[in-house]
Amino acid sequence: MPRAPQKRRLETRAKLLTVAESIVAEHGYSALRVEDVVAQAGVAKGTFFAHFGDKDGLLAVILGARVTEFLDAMEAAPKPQHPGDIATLLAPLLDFIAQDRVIFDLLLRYSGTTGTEVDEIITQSFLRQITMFAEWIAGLQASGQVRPDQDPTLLAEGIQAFLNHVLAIGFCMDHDKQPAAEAILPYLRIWLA
Amino acid sequence: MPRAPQKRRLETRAKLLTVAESIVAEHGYSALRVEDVVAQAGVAKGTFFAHFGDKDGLLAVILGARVTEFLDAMEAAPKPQHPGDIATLLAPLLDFIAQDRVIFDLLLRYSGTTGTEVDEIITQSFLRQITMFAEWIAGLQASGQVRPDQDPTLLAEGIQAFLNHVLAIGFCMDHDKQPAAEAILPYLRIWLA
DNA sequence: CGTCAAAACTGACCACGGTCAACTATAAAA
DNA sequence: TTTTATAGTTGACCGTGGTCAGTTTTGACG
Repeated sequence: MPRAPQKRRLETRAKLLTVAESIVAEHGYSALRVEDVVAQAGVAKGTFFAHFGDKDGLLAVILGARVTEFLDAMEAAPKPQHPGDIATLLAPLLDFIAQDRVIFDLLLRYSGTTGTEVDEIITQSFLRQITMFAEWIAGLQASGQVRPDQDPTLLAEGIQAFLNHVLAIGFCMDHDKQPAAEAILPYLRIWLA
Repeated sequence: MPRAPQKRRLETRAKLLTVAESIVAEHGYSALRVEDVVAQAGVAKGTFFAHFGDKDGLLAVILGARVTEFLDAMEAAPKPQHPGDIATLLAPLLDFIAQDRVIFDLLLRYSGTTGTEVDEIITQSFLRQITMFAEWIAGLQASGQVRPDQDPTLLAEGIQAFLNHVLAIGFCMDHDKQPAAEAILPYLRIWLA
């Protein structure tokens, strides 16, 4: 059975996270360098990897926290009354992911892992998101706004697919300034019929 | 106006491509190292980047050729008579992409670029694929197998979304041995109603 | 031919993520 | 307090993708 972590470890971890988040806040996710983090935190490089496994491990912790905030907000907001409301509810999260390709890449990569260790956070977020979608859909089915002949969870996973699709398209055509929340609308309309 | 490339350049390019393809054939895409390629081809590292821009540039050329072969086969095959036939037609391409994450990542990254230079090949492939899907769908609409109330191109792009979705899921849960061509079926059924 | 500008190539060098054997701090047991 | 096992940390080192100022090769033109 693993022992509880010592104070020292928690302090080091907190220092690394604080530094990393300040770098991200100032220069963005794609400017994050492990060497900068350890230099500013005053620890050795090896310590970083002992804590987070790899660079993505740190990113997963930071992104997981942000994504959780968005999900909290979505859960607190009023439930959608029409399929179009789903896009509106998703807009803040989509804007966040669309801001930087590294966010999208990492979320996509860890989106379905059989979660262990650090990336568990991302996996949990995705499960939670699917569950939330499914509940929304069940509600819309009950009020006759969405086709009632299909499993809400399957429909929810379809929304996830469209979501990733419009985000990927958005990154490719960088001149296409149409926000992802708008681009997803035609798909939602057909999908939820 | 740019001059025509010299013989020497074409030979060097061919040498690099031959070596790269033999490495891929023997050890797989994720084992491809630029340093191995240039060493076996007998050229300097800088030459590689002068030809392909970056490692992904080479991969795009190789993958583009393979994907084009799959598309040729799909175009030559009999048109789908039912929505389910689409999955069957897609199966070889899906199996190819699913064999290695680097293939999927690169295709996704370049899938919608406003193609210039090397990665044009990938972009062209995607446009061609969407067009092919749209034609299939138009045929199925004519024979009453698919909902006729929606634009075939939009429906085609939706299929693209599901395709990437099941591939991504497949990479995450590596124990889930369900082939992508099967996983996409429930989505197709709903989407094409 | 010889000349010369553009094309092609070179390899030392850099950036950055990641590894690991060795060292130090911690706290429980003796 | 001393001992000892383990948690935590260190930094030199590596692998690999990518850069670029300098060198060689090519082919057009006088």
